[in-house]
Amino acid sequence: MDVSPILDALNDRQREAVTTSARYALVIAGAGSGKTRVLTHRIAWLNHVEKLSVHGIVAVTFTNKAAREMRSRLESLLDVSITNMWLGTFHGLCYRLLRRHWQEAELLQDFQVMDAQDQLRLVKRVIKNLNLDDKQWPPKQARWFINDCKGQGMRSENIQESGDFSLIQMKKIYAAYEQACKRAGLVDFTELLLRAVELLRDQEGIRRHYHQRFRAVLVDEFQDTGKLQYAWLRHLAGEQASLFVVGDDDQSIYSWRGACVENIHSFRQDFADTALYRLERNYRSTSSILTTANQLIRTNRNRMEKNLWTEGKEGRPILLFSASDEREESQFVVGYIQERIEDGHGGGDIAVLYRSNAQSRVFEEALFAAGIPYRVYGGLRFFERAVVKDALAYLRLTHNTEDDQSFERIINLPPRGIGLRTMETVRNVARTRELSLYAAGRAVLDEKLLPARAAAALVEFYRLLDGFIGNNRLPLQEQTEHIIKHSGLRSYHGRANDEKAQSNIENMDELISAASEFETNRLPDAELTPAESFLSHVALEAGDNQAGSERSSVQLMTLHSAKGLEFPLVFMVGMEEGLLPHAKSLDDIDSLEEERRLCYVGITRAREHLVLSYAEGRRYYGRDEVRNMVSRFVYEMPREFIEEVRPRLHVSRPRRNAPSSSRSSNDTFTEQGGVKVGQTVRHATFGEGV
DNA sequence: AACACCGCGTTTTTT
DNA sequence: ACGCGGTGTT
Repeated sequence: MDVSPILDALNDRQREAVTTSARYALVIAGAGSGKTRVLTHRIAWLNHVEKLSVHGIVAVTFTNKAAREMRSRLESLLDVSITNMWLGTFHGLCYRLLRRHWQEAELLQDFQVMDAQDQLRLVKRVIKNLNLDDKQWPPKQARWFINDCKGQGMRSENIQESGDFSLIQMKKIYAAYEQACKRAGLVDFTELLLRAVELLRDQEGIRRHYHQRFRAVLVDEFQDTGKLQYAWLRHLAGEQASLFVVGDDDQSIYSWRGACVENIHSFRQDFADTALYRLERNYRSTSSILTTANQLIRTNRNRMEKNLWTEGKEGRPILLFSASDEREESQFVVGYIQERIEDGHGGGDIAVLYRSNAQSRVFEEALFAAGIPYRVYGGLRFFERAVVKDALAYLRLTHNTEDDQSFERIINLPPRGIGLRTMETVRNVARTRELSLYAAGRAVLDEKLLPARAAAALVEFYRLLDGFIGNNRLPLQEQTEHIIKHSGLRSYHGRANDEKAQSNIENMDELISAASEFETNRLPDAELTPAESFLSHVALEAGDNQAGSERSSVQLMTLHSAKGLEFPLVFMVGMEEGLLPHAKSLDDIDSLEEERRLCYVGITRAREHLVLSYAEGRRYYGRDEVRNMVSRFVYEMPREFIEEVRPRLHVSRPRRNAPSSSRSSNDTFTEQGGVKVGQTVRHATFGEGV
């Protein structure tokens, strides 16, 4: 057997990991050390050399993007089809499991997945139905409580009823929420995981079936797993499958949403004789970038020792620009970008990274003014947009009349004369007789509980809806098109003569083509109608956030969303105390260390050149903040690799114009050249500033 | 049913 | 500052 295609492209460390004979392997893969390569080659190794069918392999990622990436790499690496391999996100695979075993999981056969927005709406409704004041019991808090409980594996019934009144209330809300989900056949994201864990835990037959099938389980981004995912992996791997997990504790930046780095540490205790591999050779960045990242992250106490190295050249120093305010900061960055582009660099090679989304605005404005195309990540994704959700609610309701959420959403959208009065009547009937809103509305009409005008409007609504239901079996694309047209959504959302209406129309058209594309590409599914699987797909994969993602656009995004990406030129802006580290993370050491990891993630995105900037004053939430201090993280970087564009601090190596200083290397913020904060200054290239 | 006004929150985000 | 959601007015 010729294994060279699998092994040739690997370095020694990677090869050791790929060919391990250990049943349990933990691969600590530093930034840019080729972790996806190791994962995919490991799968190829298992398949080619250990003769393991891909049918017996599970590979899990966190995002759909990562799963797609892995799939396409595997397709070119393997000579067998991987269509029936379990490769997907945690949520996607759990979804698959629950679909297959909906009965044992005690779900409705046509259960639907709710996204975070839907979940919040449902929580709101539940709180209203309990006659609780949503000022006193904020829905967001309740949702957090529910998700947190589920994340710990707790059902409402498992919650201790101590004397704490608010805990008792929360428990009540949680229980009512569970009830509502059950009735309507709705499942939230965390529920997918919890339900799957319970299924594997409690159903011995099913567990055994999968234990027989799966020989190897591989996990990407292991540092991002939470308690539930860990439990899921344990149940799935059982006593026979091997486990191969890859992660980097230094890139753990999601503890605030339940990720548990401790999983990396407990892995070695929970799985005996775990083989540990470290990938420390970096193929991405210049050595000045890498050394900077290394030295910064070494400040963290709670981490596994590692030291990235590269054979690459030193490269350019890291630039540090000190701006007087955020305007000047953006002007500097955009000016610099402009020069690069004039030098022939593509805008797509450039990223501007910031800590919080609010920071993007000045950069957008400056880029726009300079006529440089850019793309901002974040914001609402396609399937989360209001118009799209409206149309989907119609589609949902036509396939499941029990879906009260969707009913509420579109009963009077576009406005059709069904007011609060009517809805109160319908809701009351629904509540007292335990009916769906759809059925209750019917009953209200049959029993003539409404004044003539309201009744007429409601009759009209049912005529419309039943027409849609009658078209249930039409091709998905036609259904969608039909709904958008005849519900009146199109004319309603597109009626104004402005940009908003224009984009509404575009989004609805886009939805129609998304439906048609889904229909032609989806795998046949005996259990579900195309519409039903489309609706789940939509929740599980919320789509892109911007239509045209041009390759030549400068990329603007948060440090969080930059994880996993790389760019030749990276700007990290807003390098200030209060922003990075964020003011809300200054209190305890753990969140401060997470901020430092975030900074580390940012630095290691850069391949060739890294530019840092900060502003001494900035407008934030309408307030003028002055006297911002440069981020402590800058002081934790090696000064010999940092070059100040406009020397103000003693953080860099001496430069031509900078007066040499004999201060100690850990000295603090010092003003230079007799300039005081707030003083008007004149600069050769940047002109007047304050 | 459309529009005006008020108050609130405002770190990070995937599924 | 700013946008969103909820409430009140016309």
